[in-house]
Amino acid sequence: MTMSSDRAFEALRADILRGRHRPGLRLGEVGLARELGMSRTPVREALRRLAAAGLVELNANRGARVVEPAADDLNTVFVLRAPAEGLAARAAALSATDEDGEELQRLALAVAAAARPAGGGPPDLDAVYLHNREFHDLMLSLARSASLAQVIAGLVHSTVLMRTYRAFDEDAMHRSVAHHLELVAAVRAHDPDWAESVMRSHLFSARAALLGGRGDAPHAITHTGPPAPAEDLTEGETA
Amino acid sequence: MTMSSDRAFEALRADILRGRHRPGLRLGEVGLARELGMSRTPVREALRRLAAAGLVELNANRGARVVEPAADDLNTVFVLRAPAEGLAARAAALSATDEDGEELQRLALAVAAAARPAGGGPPDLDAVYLHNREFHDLMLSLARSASLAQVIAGLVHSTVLMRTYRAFDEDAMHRSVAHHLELVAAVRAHDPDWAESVMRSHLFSARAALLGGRGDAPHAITHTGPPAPAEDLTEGETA
DNA sequence: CTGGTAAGAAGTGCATGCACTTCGTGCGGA
DNA sequence: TCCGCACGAAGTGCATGCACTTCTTACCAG
Repeated sequence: MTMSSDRAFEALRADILRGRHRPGLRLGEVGLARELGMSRTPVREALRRLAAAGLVELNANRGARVVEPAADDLNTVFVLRAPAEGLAARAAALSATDEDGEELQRLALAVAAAARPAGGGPPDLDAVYLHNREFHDLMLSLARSASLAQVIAGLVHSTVLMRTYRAFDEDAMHRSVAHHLELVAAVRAHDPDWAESVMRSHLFSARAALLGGRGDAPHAITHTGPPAPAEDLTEGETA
Repeated sequence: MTMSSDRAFEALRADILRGRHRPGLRLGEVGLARELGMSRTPVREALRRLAAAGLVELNANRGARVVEPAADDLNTVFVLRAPAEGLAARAAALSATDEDGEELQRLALAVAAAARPAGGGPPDLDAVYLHNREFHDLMLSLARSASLAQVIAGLVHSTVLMRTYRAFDEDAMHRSVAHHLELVAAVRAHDPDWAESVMRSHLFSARAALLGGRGDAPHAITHTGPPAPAEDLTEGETA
């Protein structure tokens, strides 16, 4: 049913975003084809698409490498994400149905539950990232704008590529959860100004946590290790 | 020297952006391959890249069509371009050398000359668009940011795709020329705040001219016809 | 021992062939 | 006359083969 080319694209994208394929790694067509159980042709097409998406770098006759994102700084990405996702939130508030609002709330509550488990243990960071991404994806799809989706997808790629997911201290985490819930309220109230404003706060808060965040601060919630990226961060492209 | 795949990509992109391939048009691999004098393989790869760039739409077993951009509104694009290109201007002001400044000025003067020819005749709109694009491309390349380039490229695509280049009245045209010259001054002064501010004004002015512009206003400078898009608008991708 | 070079290996770029899906067309039945 | 269906054409998806480029390595000159 699904095409080999799409399978290759998804698999490679997931591996790159998860960090299994580190920046600078050489991606040979023959090896990938053998690994994925298909011929070189669909692998080639997937690599071209990844190159257009900015995830790999292509040199003629010299193959593909995972892109080295160090040149870009996180601040740039967040400066661009604020108006983009703010606009998405605005559009979502205007177009969301009641069912959409309920679905959004479900995802926001899932993030909250993962951030503060019932047992009182440590947050399940993988679940937080997963549901956070689902939340933002739904928000974006509610905006129903192709160029908005295109732009935001690229920016999120960048955010994930330079995996600065070192630390999200408790305060930032709870602010994030509160923002999600407030966004749901704004969308359900069909208030675009409110929604946009909260979304911008949400992103600036995240930027502060990631940029200013001294990862070794007390109470810092860190990943198991620096090279361990967020799991399951690759679902729902909402193309 | 140049690869067939790249030639196909460039040719198709140019044809789409120029409007030779109108939205909704079916792009068959065999026809394009014959037309371009190559086999289907590089054409297929070019189509995948165009799909990733958001210029064509791909359906499994059903071929490629030029994307229908009507869903997105121009306002969205400009709201996103303002911070993005503003940031690019800011970075350019910080990193530009004296030679860069001179090159920028050369392009700005070229736009000015095309907008107000020496003989006093009507503006050479094709030259205006070409040099305008060169100016913005150079600005972007001076910012040296991959994600910035990625985002702006997508937004410019959208702007051109929905070809609202109907009218740019005299006032707007001269404002645009003045903005370019002021941008050069800001960059040469290495003043990021100034550069960003002027760039934002530049874009908002353009938005007003395009959105609010009643194309049938007196003194309006229109293209020869509605389906005639800007020529030579496709150079210098600054990938 | 070091630097340059040429032959081989490895890998990419493109063309071509085949299987399968989709669409158009004509036929038969109600 | 109109609807359903099957058959054929056209086109896409993928595999494979060949030419050419790039990288590696072993060899020889100095």
